[in-house]
Amino acid sequence: MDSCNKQAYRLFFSTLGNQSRLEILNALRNGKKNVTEICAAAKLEQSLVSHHLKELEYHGMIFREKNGKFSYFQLNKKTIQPLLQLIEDHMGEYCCKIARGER
Amino acid sequence: MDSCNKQAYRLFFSTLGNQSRLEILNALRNGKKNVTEICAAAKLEQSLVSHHLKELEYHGMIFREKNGKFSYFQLNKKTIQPLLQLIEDHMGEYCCKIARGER
DNA sequence: TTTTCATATGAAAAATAGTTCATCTATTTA
DNA sequence: TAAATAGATGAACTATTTTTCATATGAAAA
Repeated sequence: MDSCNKQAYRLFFSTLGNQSRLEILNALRNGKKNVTEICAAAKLEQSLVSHHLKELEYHGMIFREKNGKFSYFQLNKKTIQPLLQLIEDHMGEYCCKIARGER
Repeated sequence: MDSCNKQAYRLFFSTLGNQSRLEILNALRNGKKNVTEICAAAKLEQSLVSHHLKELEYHGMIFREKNGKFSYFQLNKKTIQPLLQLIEDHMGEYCCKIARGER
């Protein structure tokens, strides 16, 4: 973690540290979806979803593919999948109480 | 990523999505340190560091070990090291421009 | 047994991030 | 070509986080 990368680390993590963005990533687990489909799956409003999609794309978490009036998005599986696995393992050991909101 | 874990994911990521906390983790890369040593290494004020250490500990990122009037902290290497490697790889491909702050 | 050092803590202030709203553009359909 | 649909965007508003400040606690040293 050299100093010139600290900003990028911070951005990487804080991009993922948001409930709405996680819902969106979750909605994309089983493949490509357009904005309307993501809204429905994630139960989030269109404008909000568009803002977040832009952010997720900028940070390389998802890829965009335009098709006529539709924008299709898909997960960057190479990063996201092992990441989620890693967190899963971490949580198994340290975060049970956290998931339940205990202190 | 089942729904009952979403909150825990969010907390995991947002814990790491903060510059000061990353500085602290960075300061712990080469082994155990007490609060004063962390402050010096990370160039952060004591009170701020204490607040963040509490947060990092609660989320299982670091471990605390009290010794007299000193509190020693060390990285949870099992989680943090592979995590940083994973991000490193991700950034190599997608985030060069991000690290430089471009849009 | 007072003083000093190390750390913790709560509350206020400051900074940052997230959401909503109104509106705009582009594409497709009637 | 007018209306409808899909999505994007900027600005205002709201909420959350981070930092600071003043002070408390507890251990060790003088």
